[in-house]
Amino acid sequence: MSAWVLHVDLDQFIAAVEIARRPELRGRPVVVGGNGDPAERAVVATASYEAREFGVQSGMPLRLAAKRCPDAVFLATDAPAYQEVSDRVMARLRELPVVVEVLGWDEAFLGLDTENITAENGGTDDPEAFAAEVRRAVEDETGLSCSVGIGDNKLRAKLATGFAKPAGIFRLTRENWWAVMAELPTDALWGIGRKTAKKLAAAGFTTVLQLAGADADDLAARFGPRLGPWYRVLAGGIGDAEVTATPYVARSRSRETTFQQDLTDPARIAEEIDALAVRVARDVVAEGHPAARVAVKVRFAPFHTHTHSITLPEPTSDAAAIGRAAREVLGMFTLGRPVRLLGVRAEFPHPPA
DNA sequence: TCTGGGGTCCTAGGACCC
DNA sequence: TCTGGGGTCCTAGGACCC
Repeated sequence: MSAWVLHVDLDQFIAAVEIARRPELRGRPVVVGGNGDPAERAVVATASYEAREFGVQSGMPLRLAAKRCPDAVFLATDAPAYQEVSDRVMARLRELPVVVEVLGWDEAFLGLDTENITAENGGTDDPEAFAAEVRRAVEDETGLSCSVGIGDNKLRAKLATGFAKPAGIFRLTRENWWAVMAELPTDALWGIGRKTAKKLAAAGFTTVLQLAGADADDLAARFGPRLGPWYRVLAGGIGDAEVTATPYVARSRSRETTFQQDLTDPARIAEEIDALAVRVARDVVAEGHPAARVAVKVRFAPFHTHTHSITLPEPTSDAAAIGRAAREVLGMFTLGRPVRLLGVRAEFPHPPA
């Protein structure tokens, strides 16, 4: 258990990587997503702060982003480039006297034991000073700006980063939890989204403080035996403080595609499933253990999504077997409506075989 | 808001078994 | 079979996160 948990989050990461390699874009509204064509079926991966001023947000259809900010520069997403920069950031963080738990391309938790941090290894027992050092290290290595949240557990560190952004440092602990969080809506919490916040509000819990005072049994009855009580715990700012460098083991691997034009031809649909299955099979082999289930996702126009799946007779990494299974699952659907998305997913057995 | 892609975890109902 | 109570597995869907 660490004395402090830090959460590092790169500012407007994807847009920042693009701006770093095209300095002429600095200061301009930049929107990254899809193939960079705002007319296509795709959404915003990241918008620069300048674009956000126009109301452009992650997850928004590119078409809508173009309507809100016609002067924005639209760029295609380039995952390998972001992965490469992310790897450099994480490597630099690992040089610091901390445990690093990677959360995604642009985020990590750092477990900080103040007793390990001394003037000799460049640290200090002052978490703000250490956070400033983290920011400098990332900037020196990559030229990118990040924000750092300081907490006494992961939940508080993660939420603290939201208050630190952009390019700042913020501390959120048991000491200031209520002062900062009490009156905020429940979806300010990490794990409560729009839908749950709405249901909670309907049950009379609008703010974090109200949710923290809810009855656990009442929440369990309304939201399920685990989720219900967990919401109350979240609202108290309680959470895990264990930062681990253990590489995570994937539970599933999937590939999916949204088609620019809906598919109607069954032969074409089957071909696309085959192609997705081949890609998934490659990922399964790379993962190093066999898949136990295969699922197929079909999104019909306008936007109705269904999945079917089967448990394989025995776990396998064989591309042909995964392909046959995907075809079999595809056969469980009633097609005949236009298809806008197809997906194939392989799931690994619970303790990997 | 004509709404990507890659993931995780939870829930609930039914099957099946003792 | 006017038929309980449980455990576990399978499956589909939902919510959330980045």
